[in-house]
Amino acid sequence: MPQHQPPARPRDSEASKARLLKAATDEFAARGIAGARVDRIGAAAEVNKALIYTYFGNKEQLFDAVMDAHVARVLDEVPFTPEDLPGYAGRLFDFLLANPHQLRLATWHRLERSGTDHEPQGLGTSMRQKTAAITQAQTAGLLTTTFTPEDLLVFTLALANAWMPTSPMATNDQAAEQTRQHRAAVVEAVRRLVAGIPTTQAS
Amino acid sequence: MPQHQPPARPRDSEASKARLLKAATDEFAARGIAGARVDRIGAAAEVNKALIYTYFGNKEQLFDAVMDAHVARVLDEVPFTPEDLPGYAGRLFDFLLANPHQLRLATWHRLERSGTDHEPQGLGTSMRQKTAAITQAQTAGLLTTTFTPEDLLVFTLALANAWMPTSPMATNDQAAEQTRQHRAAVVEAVRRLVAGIPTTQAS
DNA sequence: GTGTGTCAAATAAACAGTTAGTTGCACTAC
DNA sequence: GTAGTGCAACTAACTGTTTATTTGACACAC
Repeated sequence: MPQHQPPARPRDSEASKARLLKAATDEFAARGIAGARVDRIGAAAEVNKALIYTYFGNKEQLFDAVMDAHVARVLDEVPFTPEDLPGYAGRLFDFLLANPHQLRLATWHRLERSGTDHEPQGLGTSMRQKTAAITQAQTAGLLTTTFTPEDLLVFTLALANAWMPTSPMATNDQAAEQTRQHRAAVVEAVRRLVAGIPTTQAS
Repeated sequence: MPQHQPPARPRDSEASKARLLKAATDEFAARGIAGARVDRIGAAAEVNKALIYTYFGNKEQLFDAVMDAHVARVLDEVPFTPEDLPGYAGRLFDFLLANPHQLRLATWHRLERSGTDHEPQGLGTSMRQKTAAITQAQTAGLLTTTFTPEDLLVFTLALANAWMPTSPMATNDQAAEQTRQHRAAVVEAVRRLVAGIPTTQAS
């Protein structure tokens, strides 16, 4: 006859799901899908392992849920401005710096989950919207036509990521100053990418 | 009483090591350290699993050996030209395209092995040499001083990677044409980064 | 025979996923 | 109010499999 602990917490499936997502985010960001341990996620969330399967299905689907949430957050919190790509790069830089899990999760996804059918919700749509917006800005003469919209988007994202640490950094004054300089360099780099619309080169 | 096969292959530990490295490269590139299976590597190399431990120690050390070999290959095959960073980016692009495992291996390393003490042999030295060479080119007036040497190196590498597929691509004519255009865009992007020294262009 | 390369088999731990059952709680009937 | 009911939230223990790593014996070259 199994003994049960008195429940310290009131029953609340939504709160449990939220705690699971948080714990899963940490675990997946640190170790990826193959390296993540379902037991550890359950323990960290203080939730019984079996609930992971009732709420999310399996390990992969839990990862997908984590990805969906995080993709939604970037898209929501970093507004896209096709006529100001340097500014966009700067804001993306800031966001990734403030949310160190994001880049690692995205990278794990590329390595472990690309080639499967599942793509984070809203990502494809958002990419299409962004390239369309760039095309429009180019047509309006607000943006260089030296590059295709896809090139501009891909390069801007690449440059915003370029200086991002994959493992968490120290947070002293010297590091903060370095970070500020890296940010400035990224913005300047994108400025140079998009520079030279008006007169110098005719299209 | 164990049955033994007649030895189909002559004994050659060097050849076995080489086959193991090849098989390990494929396995690690596809699945990373946590996802890799020692059994699969042994089977693919047609080498008994136990030899992996004799020759390389354990799974992680085998991965490190794979990384060392691949880092050495990039450094060897892609000459660095600080006064012609666009050309370097182009050559790196070509190399990564011809060696699709490289980028994935490097990415797995960043995710799963950074923060440990092991760094691929020669990588730190090579980075230091490259930034020093950039500094020299800047002092000689051959290269923009808008960016620090570190910025220039990091951005060039980021742009060369930007269009690289993480999963293997189809190889039809249309894709080849797209690849050519991507390469040109990458080179042009780096050109814009380094542009704007006093005279128009030095040869 | 000695040493080195090779192998099948063994081992012990770790793993994702399941099951059968318990508990808290809102609601209803009285 | 309180006894009864249904159900969702939760749990401990377990299952069968997979895993990295080790072992001890075999075979061939010298």
